[in-house]
Amino acid sequence: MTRKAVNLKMLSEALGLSQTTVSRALNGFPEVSEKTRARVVEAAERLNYRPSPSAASLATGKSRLIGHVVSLSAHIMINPHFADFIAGAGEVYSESGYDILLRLAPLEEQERIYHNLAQDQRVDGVVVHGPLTNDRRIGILNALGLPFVVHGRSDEEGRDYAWMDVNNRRAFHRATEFLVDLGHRRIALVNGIEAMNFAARRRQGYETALAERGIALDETLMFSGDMTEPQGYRATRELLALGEPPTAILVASVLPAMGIARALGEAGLRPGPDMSVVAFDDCLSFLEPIDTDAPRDIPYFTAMRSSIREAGKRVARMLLDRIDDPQRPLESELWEADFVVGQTTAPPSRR
Amino acid sequence: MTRKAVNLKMLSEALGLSQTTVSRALNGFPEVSEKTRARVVEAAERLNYRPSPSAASLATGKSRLIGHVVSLSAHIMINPHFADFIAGAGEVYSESGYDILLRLAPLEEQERIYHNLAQDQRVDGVVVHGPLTNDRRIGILNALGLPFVVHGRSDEEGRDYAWMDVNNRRAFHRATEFLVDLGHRRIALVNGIEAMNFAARRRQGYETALAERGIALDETLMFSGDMTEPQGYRATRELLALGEPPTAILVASVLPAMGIARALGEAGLRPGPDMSVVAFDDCLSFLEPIDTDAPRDIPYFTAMRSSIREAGKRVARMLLDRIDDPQRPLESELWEADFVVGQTTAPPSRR
DNA sequence: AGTCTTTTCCAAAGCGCTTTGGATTTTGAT
DNA sequence: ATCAAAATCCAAAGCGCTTTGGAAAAGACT
Repeated sequence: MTRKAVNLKMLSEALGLSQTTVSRALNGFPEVSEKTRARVVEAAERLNYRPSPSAASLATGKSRLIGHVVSLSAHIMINPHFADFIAGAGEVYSESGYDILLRLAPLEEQERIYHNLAQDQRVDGVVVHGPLTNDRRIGILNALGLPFVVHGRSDEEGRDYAWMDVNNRRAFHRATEFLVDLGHRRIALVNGIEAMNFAARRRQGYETALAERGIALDETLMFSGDMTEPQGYRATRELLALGEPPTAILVASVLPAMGIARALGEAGLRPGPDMSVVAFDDCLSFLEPIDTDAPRDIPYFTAMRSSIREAGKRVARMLLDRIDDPQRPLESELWEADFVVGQTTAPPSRR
Repeated sequence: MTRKAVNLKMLSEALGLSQTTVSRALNGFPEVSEKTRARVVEAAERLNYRPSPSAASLATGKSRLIGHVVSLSAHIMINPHFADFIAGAGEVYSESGYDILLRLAPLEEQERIYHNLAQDQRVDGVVVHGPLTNDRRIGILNALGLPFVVHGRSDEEGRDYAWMDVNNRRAFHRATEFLVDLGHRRIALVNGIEAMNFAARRRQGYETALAERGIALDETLMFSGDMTEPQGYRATRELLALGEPPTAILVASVLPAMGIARALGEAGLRPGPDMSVVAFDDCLSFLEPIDTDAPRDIPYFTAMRSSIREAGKRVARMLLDRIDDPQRPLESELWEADFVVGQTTAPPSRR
């Protein structure tokens, strides 16, 4: 019945070896014979030895913590998206013995926070969430030399940082074309906050597609804001009140899309036959059926689809790779969104 | 231009004081004069001194990290709820200089994980999420002596652990009574997973209220499962296919409630006039309008309402208090949910 | 002035790990 | 048998903080 946890000293004494040898045996250094290594590992197991993280961290400067600094309060829309991203990333971290250090802070404090996290050696790397166009955090992190990966992009080039992004421009371009091909000419856009780079790109895709088809932009059909259910609801009510309402709506998330559906329902309109709706679908978990064995329903929303959870996994892997070898060339990865046709699109209704 | 971060030794040399005095000055010990304390604080500021967390942690055994161990993958429903809870808790932690250590792990591994976190002194305390009835984690944590607070309860007494819970039983009792008073007699329940204590209590409230009004239970009207949108959708379709469908539905979250609304819409039924719906509303952020200045809409769902974000704040405060003084008597707090009447309830329609 | 407290400060010993720079033993080649 | 090389192990010096057990200086009181 040991009162205190066993430490390296106790373990090495029990084995009749030096702390050096035990430490090396456990950390897989080559200069210890397989025979002693096996002995050490067995004893460590038996005595339930676990190296102290703070001591190891003090000695090595590595914390085995990944920083995620997010502003959950300000841009509330990211909450559910963030949770799914973290669910993916966390899975990868767990497999590699890392934990998430989560810090909530408004955007304007994040630069200072990164500075402190780096100086304190509190984290081994960070993930940048929700990059703005020309996001200052990226420069700061490069200057600090703290390994990081951006979920999304911050500029056109994307050359001086590692990133993983979905081809938002193409997804919205394609969705717009799809609607135009169906015969729609008045297509509304309910977008995210366009200071965020992903939303800016989505708008570009939409605008380019319309321009290519010779359809003039109409500012009264374009909304930008936090992607909440009420955003979709309100935008739709405004759209329906227009002299000439749109016949289709492109929306940046299934969350506002649900608000759109609600507003349409109240107006006695059916999504699809009466108003086409195409949403960007991040495969949020709470909208998915649990048992994936079950016969898959025909998807409700016609959607551009890309799993944010898978994105979390990929970003986490990229970051762990960078931490293992900070000198490796900057990687980047661009995923295409699937386009799935559901029940919410149809040719424009004649009225 | 200092290359390395300044540490206590450098700071004390710069001041011509010993490390002891500097450390004590910074940590507010009484045995250092206000004059020197001021000097020290000024110099620390000027030289941008920050104590190393791992060194401090090694010396004190405190990590200033709060553990949140969750199984985001298994019970997917908790994702958005969890995000809002964390948003609240994180705010409190930030104010007190704590960070969240987030670890994703299936429920069956959590006991082992708590053991390791305690032995490693990796966290100063933990929050227990989603307690089951007779949850084994509670016994483990008590045995480990790791400070913790339970969000919810695990048994009837709730005596040997600190907890904060919503009065789920009363909320569902009241909602059921409300529907009965409106004239409903066939009331369905779309519940969460009933191994979880909160869901079990909700069912009890529902059953008791029905019993009190002399209404027999009908198992075909009761559903239990992960609280997702499709859960609500599917349950509703099953209910509508019944020989004698219910006239009202009680649902454990607005997420499945949205699925209910979708299914009703497809069937050409209006929530409210054609089918009453009462939901438990956790005030999830992405369902709320952003600018709270804006004229508040009449709430859509009739709901039992309690902010999970506020719960996060409260639980965090309770935990920090326990960490400050682990010997303090066990606290507990029971919140009553608001009952707000929205647009989704009405007397049963005659058909 | 001399004694007794208080106040103010410090040297040094941890906390538990990693890692440098040898020392010792074993192996292999001559 | 001899010597160089390879394999195996170790003592001790950090890493940067907190904290114990005093010591020195200052103030209070006869």
